[in-house]
Amino acid sequence: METKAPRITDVARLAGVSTATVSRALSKPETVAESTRNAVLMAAEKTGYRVNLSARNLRRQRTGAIVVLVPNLGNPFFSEILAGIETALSEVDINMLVVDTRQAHSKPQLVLEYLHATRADGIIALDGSLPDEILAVASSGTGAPPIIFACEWTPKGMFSSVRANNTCGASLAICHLAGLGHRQIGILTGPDDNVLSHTRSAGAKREMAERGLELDPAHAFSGDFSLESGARAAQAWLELAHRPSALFCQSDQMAFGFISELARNGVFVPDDVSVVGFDDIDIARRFIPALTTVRQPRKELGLHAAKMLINHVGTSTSPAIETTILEVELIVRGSTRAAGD
Amino acid sequence: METKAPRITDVARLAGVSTATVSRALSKPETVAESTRNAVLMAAEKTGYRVNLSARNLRRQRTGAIVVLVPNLGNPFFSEILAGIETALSEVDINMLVVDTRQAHSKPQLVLEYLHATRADGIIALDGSLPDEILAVASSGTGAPPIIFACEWTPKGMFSSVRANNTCGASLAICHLAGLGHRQIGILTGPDDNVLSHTRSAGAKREMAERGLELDPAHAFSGDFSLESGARAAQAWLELAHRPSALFCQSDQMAFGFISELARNGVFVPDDVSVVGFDDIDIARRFIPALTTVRQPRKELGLHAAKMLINHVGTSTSPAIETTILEVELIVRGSTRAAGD
DNA sequence: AACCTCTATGTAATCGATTGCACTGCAACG
DNA sequence: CGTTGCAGTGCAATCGATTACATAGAGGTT
Repeated sequence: METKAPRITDVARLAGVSTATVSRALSKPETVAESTRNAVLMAAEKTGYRVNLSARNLRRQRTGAIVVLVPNLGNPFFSEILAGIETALSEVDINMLVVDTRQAHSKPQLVLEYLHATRADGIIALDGSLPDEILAVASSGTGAPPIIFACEWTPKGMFSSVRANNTCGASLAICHLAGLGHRQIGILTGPDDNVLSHTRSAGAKREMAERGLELDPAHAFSGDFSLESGARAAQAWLELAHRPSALFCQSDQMAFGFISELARNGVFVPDDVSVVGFDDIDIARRFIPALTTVRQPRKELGLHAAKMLINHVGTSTSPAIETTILEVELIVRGSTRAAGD
Repeated sequence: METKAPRITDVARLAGVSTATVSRALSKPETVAESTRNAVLMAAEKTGYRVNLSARNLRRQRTGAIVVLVPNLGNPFFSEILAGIETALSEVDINMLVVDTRQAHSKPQLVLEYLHATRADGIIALDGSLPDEILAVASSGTGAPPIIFACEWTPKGMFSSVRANNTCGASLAICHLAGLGHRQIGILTGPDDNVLSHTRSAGAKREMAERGLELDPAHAFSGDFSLESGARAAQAWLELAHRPSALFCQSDQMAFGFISELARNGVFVPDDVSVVGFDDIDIARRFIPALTTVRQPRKELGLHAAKMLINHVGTSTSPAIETTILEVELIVRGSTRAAGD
């Protein structure tokens, strides 16, 4: 029953031409005569021919796939980025391999597997905190496929990247709060070793400094971008003798955790505290209160990264390092209000 | 500078053996003498050899990858399932290709590309509403790789699947509300053509019937699992002359949209209405109010589907159709309370 | 008519690893 | 001592498509 999949020779025989012609008719149609081309297409149709990608890739010395390194697949923040990447890739017939890097630090070997040209034609890393040994291989240029960082990046600046304007986003958040009259503004940061944390903190502090505000060390909370770390910050916040009137959370998820935990303890946003988030994930506009936040163009980040990578893959010479920064936007909603009643 | 990637012959030469031996030493270590094996391993190490997957796959007649068809990558509900799949696959060295099927209905050709053995060794479909022409190809058994539905499934029952006990979940939701004294219970369903919608509706209705409750057609709202469709349902709900005191939402996202839009109009959950969701996505426990919902074991769904698929891939004979149903759990939180004050 | 150009096609090498089959040599057995 | 068995290894075919190079033939030029 199970008949063998048709090969290119089957099509060639049926069309009465050589395999070379079939191959050309399918991948470089303009190089064969129209009549021949039609015959080939009909034969391909009739046999139900599909090119064997392993064979093609072997011959063409490529894999037809790029891998995306995701820090945590369970985090909804990344899904839109993936969607953007997928959109760009599907146009050029490249597959998207998704790999979760949660284990990268404990088992770098596992991720290293992907850093070889035999695995993927390119890499998009959404994770800026890859272990050094992985980065070393990636930048060595020996057999490692081109790599582009999206969203996060490495401080060393050895790789191309696409990012949102995090500094500006942090400024916008502080501007907004300061504009509402808040003078005691707290910050809830991401992981200490994360480049986004640093950039956003620096942006926020600079903006505060320019306005003559100061960040009280007691008002700097440290989280890890997750819901629960936001809730933990809320507990710390509740214990403060002297509470700030506003908080800049470096991710929406932390903002939700924070607001939620406060509410559980009878403290409400925005009446008692104003909160600004970062990312503008889908639920932000439907949270209660709707979250004022800095929107990152997530889909565009993915699209752009994929397009850059596609260009890199095309050129054999290792291309210059380029950095693209996409603009962010402050979305004012219900979680912030004027200070002091 | 750019030296060629080492091939198996390079390793063979360095180790002083044939390529056959190298190949065996690496993939079936027990078949070569220990001394030879060590020599090969050292040579492989020294040359930095990586097997060329295209070549291996061509020869072995497989692709080393499975594709996951996701209805909507932007929806956070799917991310944990993907994480589960990835976990299972990484153990057996199979890659995960992720494809968004949002365009499947307009361009089935695009998805059909993946339904050939040359693309993937197997398929996990998270989308139960694939176009018929795709299902036809998938079930034809001719050259199409094995396919397993996870979470959603096709009513025709021609494919293996892993699902949550949706009927039971709906029952639990209704039980809970009825137990709190609610007699007028509304339902917000998913898309009309979706198997989850039907199953959950049927389960809910059966449970209501057993308790002598009836579903007023005016209290049946129809959505599409998204936040915004929940908000639209809220608007419809607000216009009702006679409002039910509780609502069973077939997804958490819809519940959030519903609750949020009500709040915007001065109607509050759970004081004015009780709401039960379905899925228990991460944010559910941090929403305000925290959402009472039916938990689906999302990660396990993914894990299980991947394991089933791995088994199917192993056996050449097309295996029997099997259905695994994972149990759900009602998580009672703050969005429900006793009826009538 | 001789020569050149250019298009369309075919021939066959090639990509790199796997594996069926054949072979070698050593150990065990009668 | 002659067989037999078996573990270990090598030889070479094979997976299926691509493409450099060769070639045939049409059409144009002098």
